[in-house]
Order: sequence, then C-alpha cells, then structure tokens
Amino acid sequence: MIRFSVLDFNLQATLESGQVFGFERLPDASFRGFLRGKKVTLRREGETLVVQGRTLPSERQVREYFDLDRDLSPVYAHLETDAVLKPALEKFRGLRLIQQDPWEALACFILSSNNNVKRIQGIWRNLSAKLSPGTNAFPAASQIARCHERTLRELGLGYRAPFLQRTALFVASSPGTLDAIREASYEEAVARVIAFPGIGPKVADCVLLYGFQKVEAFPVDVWILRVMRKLYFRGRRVSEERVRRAAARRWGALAGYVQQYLFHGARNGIL
DNA sequence: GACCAGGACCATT
DNA sequence: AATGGTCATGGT
Repeated sequence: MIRFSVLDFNLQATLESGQVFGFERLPDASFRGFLRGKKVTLRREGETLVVQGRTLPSERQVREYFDLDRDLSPVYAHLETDAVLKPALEKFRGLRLIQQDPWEALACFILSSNNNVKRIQGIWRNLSAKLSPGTNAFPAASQIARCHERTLRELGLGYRAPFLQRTALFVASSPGTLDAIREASYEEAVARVIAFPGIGPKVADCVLLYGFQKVEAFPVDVWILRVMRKLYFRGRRVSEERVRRAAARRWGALAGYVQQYLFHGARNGIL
C-alpha cells in the first residue's frame, strides 16, 4: 500500500466522467482498475489518496496518471468568471484530466462511437477478460491485431469490430506511430489520428485529450453539443464545427479541461 | 416499438 | 459545406 497527500483532487468525478472505462466503483466508494499496468484499488481518506495492490505503481506514476501536479487555477479562473459554468466548478472542483495509456485511449474511443458509457465499460471488460487472461488488463494492440473480426463481434463491438481490428493491426505493425502522434502539434496529431478507420473529429479529440495530453482538444459529443447550444447559442441548432471554434476562441489551450467540467456537469443535470 | 448512446462514413445536393 | 441514411447492441 502507498498513501500520500493530494490537494485539489476529486477522485470520483475524475473516474466517473467518461475518460476511462476500466475502473469500477466498489460498494465502499473505492475504485478498482488498472493504473500503468498495475491492478490497484484507490480510495480517499481525507487529504490522503490510498493505493492498494499486489504490485504497486510509484507515487510519481500515480501523480502523473491523475495529472496531480497541474495547477488548476487557470482552469478555475475560466469557470469562476463564467456564471453559467460556475455550478459545475462548485460541484466537481478537483476533477482532473487523466493521462491514460495512449493505445487504450485510441482503442476505447473507437468503441465509443454511437455508444454509451455503460456499454463501453462492458466491452472493455469483455476484451480484457478474453484477450488478457490472467491479468484482465486492457489488451495490447498486438493481441487485438491477431484476433479475428468475428471474435470481436462476439465480445459486443458490433460494427466497430473491423475498425478496431484494422487499427490494432496498423499500430502493432508500425512501432513509433503513437510516439509520432505525441510529438506532433495538435493540428498534425488530429490529421494522423483521424486517418484511422472509425475515427472522426470527435473521437480524435478524445484520443488526443485523454491519451496524448493535447489539452486544446475539445471533443463535441451529443452532450457537449446540447449544453453548448443551450449555454452559448440560445438553443440554436448550430453545427458541431461552430461549437468547436467557439470553444477554441473562448478557452484556447485549456478548452479540453473546460470541456470535462461541461460534460460531467451536463451528464449530471447541473448545467 | 421507437428512441438514445462520448459518431463515422458514404452518397447526394 | 451541409444534409440524410445506415451501421450493432443494450437500455429505457
């Protein structure tokens, strides 16, 4: 077990705001899942974060995973100034962007299209149990690459099965693909990620935001589209592209962080 | 039985 | 550039 003091961190909001799909909330309000490949249970005890597991990640890895060393005051400055966003800050202060595994983000958000969080979590468990027997961690690209489309359909992927299989094959056979995305600018990274089958503008932004720390990414899904139209366009049915541009203009390099409060606030009915 | 979910893709206009 | 139909699956 490791335990260390954490400031300005909302574990529950962070793990329940649709960023990762492999954590489950236990009856005692702790969370079980994988962090940097290690199976862990996480819980808050006052100002302390407690991490348990057979093999443990380092404190530094946990701090990096949850982005704990980022100063959120620039994000809060936007949320406080804006009267319509303030409720989300008051409710979810300490919600942070997770710096998850790039491949896991790429794969999981291919699965997310026209899907819902609960079902994505189910597919995550199916893939992990079937393709990573023993550990039940999320399978590597190579494990999915040598898997037949039919097998993936049987795990509940539906029409997304060939998208994930082909993407896994490409990533597994071209080492350096993910590194190149990380090193690229946001615009170039979008172009690279969107070239994979099953990835359009929205999924690309999720992958870059959660897997590659491109904080200017602003994923516009149905929830964000609804809440942005309501809060900033007087309910007019403006396009996703206009919403993206408005977010970039308004929030710039921190748009992704603001988006996380918008999304979680909208889904919880407080915006 | 229609509608929805962290949409993408293709064909038309 | 914008619109419309289609794509699996499970929940409401």
